[in-house]
Amino acid sequence: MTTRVRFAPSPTGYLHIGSARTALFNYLFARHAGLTDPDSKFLLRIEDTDLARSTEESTRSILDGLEWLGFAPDEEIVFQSDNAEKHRETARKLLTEGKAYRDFTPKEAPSDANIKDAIKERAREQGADKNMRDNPFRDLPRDESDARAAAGEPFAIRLRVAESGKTSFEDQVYGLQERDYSEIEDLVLLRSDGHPLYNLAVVCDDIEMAITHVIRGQDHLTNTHKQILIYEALGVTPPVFAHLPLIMAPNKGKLSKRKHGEVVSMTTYRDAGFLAEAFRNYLALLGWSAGEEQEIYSLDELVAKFSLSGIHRSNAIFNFSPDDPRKWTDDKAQWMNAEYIRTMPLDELLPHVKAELKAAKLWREEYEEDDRAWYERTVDLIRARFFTLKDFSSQGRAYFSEDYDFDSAAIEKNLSKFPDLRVWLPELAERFEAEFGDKPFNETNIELVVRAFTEEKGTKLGVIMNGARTLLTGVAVGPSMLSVFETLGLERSIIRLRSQLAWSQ
RNA sequence: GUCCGGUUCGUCUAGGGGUUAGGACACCGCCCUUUCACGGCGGCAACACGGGUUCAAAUCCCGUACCGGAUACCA
Repeated sequence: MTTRVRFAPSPTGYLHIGSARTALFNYLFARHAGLTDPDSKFLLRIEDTDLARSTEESTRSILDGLEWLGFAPDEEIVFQSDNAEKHRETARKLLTEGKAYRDFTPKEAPSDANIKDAIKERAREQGADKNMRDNPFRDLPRDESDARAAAGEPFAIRLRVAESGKTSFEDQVYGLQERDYSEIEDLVLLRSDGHPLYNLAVVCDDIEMAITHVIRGQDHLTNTHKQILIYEALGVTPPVFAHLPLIMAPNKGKLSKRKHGEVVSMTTYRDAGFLAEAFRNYLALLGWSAGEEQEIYSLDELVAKFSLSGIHRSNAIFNFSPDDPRKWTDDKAQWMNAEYIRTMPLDELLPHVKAELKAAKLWREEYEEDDRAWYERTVDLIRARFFTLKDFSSQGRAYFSEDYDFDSAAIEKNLSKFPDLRVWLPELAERFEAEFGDKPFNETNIELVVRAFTEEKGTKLGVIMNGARTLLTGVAVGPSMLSVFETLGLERSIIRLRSQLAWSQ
């Protein structure tokens, strides 16, 4: 059977890291299957049946995140709310067949504040003795039920779960899963206002979309048993299930928007200058392993190596320290991004740098034309110590603009301590002007001139070089000064060496 | 409460009867060096606990602890 999987987020927030990984695993699974069956599909369904919480903005944000990661669905996006009528029909069908019943119990007013806690509390009170089949309307005679409904009395439709038995399925990650019917209540299929509920909607849509494998978070494990009951009532063979371990916060608690803010949002990483391929690579290793020591994988390699059997059963922690700006997000993710930036083929990096420079208004069309060679060489030179795309427009700004700031720590470290430099550096500019009238301004020649100059002044090479570094780049960090001089060129080097701007700060 | 799941360095993980328990990130040190990185070399650091099975247990079984998930006319 042709593999068809879906990623089914509910649009109640942005695309967070856990959902992104679920999307990735679904995507990889579909593409892997696609290696032998080109008809395999990765689909997207927006589960927007909770009208109160779903927002268009959220849908937009999720789509943005998926687009950034490169997970385009193979068929049109399904909006679950569009299928509500079909869901209702299915519920009515089950009712007609006697597999579901009307529950006339008045709807409870939703307890406000903390719903989760309220539910937990109620469950605790009910204890282990709770009889899941004690609904007074479960065995209401058909004609009486029909009469009350006809009279306009509101009712919910609940699935009639058998008195005894158990559901079971072979989870591709967690193994055989069984649940006794006594643990499962007669779940509501249709709300008294006619609104289809999650479990019904999911099953109907998965059937309609011909989903063969459901790969989702482990928090759905209990839903799966309920859904299997619905599949059985419908006489449809359930798909294969694979539940994923969860991604937790550093304290092993839930990773949430409210508590952890932007670190969990995919768009944060896009906006922070992460490369999608790097983040994907990082995500793939969170809860999955190919069982080898390789860590850097191209998408093709991930597709080739991905399998459900490599997924772990234990939750993973997304490691970050909100108090430490250097570790605002997982350090392995940061390392991975830096690794990609400095080792990926330059041609692949260039468009990203272009986009970043454009956004920072530092891009010049010449970089695409006459100065292309210079641009490529410069990017290649400075990328070695960058962590994100943002660094090209911040730390790397002086390479692309005459308007850059001087880092106070750099001034302190490389200029203030050596007051002579205020005279020496402009002198070095004079020397450059004199020496490089006809001689090429390249590393070899520059080194000769600077070394001679240094000896004349009776100082150390580092003092001159780092003083110059501060003036020429505004920062204390960067490539070898010989390359910086050469890259910036004679003219710009001279102007910057003469500049007194940094000194007056 | 009940049901389900999990537990290997700080973090991500390999290993699934015999390993000096491996790698990566982070951290620390050394080398390289005009800075900072990169790179190279090295270091620190883990099988939750208790029983069993076995010649042999991180690995299999049972229990305990802890963590997580679920428990709704949310998804």
